[in-house]
Amino acid sequence: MYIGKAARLSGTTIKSIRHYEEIGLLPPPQRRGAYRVYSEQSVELLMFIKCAQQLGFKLKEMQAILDQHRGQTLPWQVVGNAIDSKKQAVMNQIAALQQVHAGLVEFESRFAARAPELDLACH
Amino acid sequence: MYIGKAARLSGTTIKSIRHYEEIGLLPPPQRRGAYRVYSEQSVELLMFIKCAQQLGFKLKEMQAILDQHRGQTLPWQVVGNAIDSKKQAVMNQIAALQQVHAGLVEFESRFAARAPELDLACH
DNA sequence: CTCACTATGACGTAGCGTTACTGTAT
DNA sequence: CATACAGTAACGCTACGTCATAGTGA
Repeated sequence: MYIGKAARLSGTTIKSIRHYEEIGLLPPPQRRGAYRVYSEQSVELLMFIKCAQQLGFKLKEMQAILDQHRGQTLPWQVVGNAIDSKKQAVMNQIAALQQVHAGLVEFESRFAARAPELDLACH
Repeated sequence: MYIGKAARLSGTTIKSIRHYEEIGLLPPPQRRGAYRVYSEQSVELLMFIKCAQQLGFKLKEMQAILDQHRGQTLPWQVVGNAIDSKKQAVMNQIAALQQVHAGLVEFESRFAARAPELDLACH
């Protein structure tokens, strides 16, 4: 199939696919004439990438993991470790955002009190 | 004072200050010779920018707000509205991250079960 | 003159979206 | 031939960090 169908089936975009290839995350596919040709395996890989991405993995992280295990079956432990550290990172982000929210609430109440001189220290 | 001191006092960086000037967020300061000269007012504005930024405001958002009230005193209500919508946005981000975390947990358990064919649908 | 400080300019980052223009399969 | 689809190239976005090179103030 051509790139358009692969994009539709995988739920990504044409531009994304070409971008993955550009940065070396996706191996360059065969060509029929000038057109890139993809298999259903390619579509599965694209879905995998998309999935991991939604879970917070960056393309470079995937690249690093995949580069170390080109061709081989991906060891479950590697994936497990990656997920574990990602969970930690996400929890940290949540905590940070909760602090931001608290900051907003306090900032608002300070404004509501019409502080004559705005305290710009922001703690 | 010169840019270095302004950066230290405001807790920002030299590069940030010049960047703010470049994009028109910060008015171009006076010069003593070739060097930018800042006042303590400038430092306060810088601290305000930094503060708002930590609360999730983008530079463009600040620019839009400040452009509408150049020279005048910033109406409290404008600030209050901005903060309100930002609070909503932050809460949405938190919710999204919590879903991501749940996704990671489920993904991991699926791996732990060593699913023979990885379900790449990711729902 | 020295030496710390500053100025300008340009490239790098993440992950594509969005033109813009051209080529190809059917 | 028409036309939908694909190709490459290059800039846009966010907020600066990081050189590289050169000029300036005290």
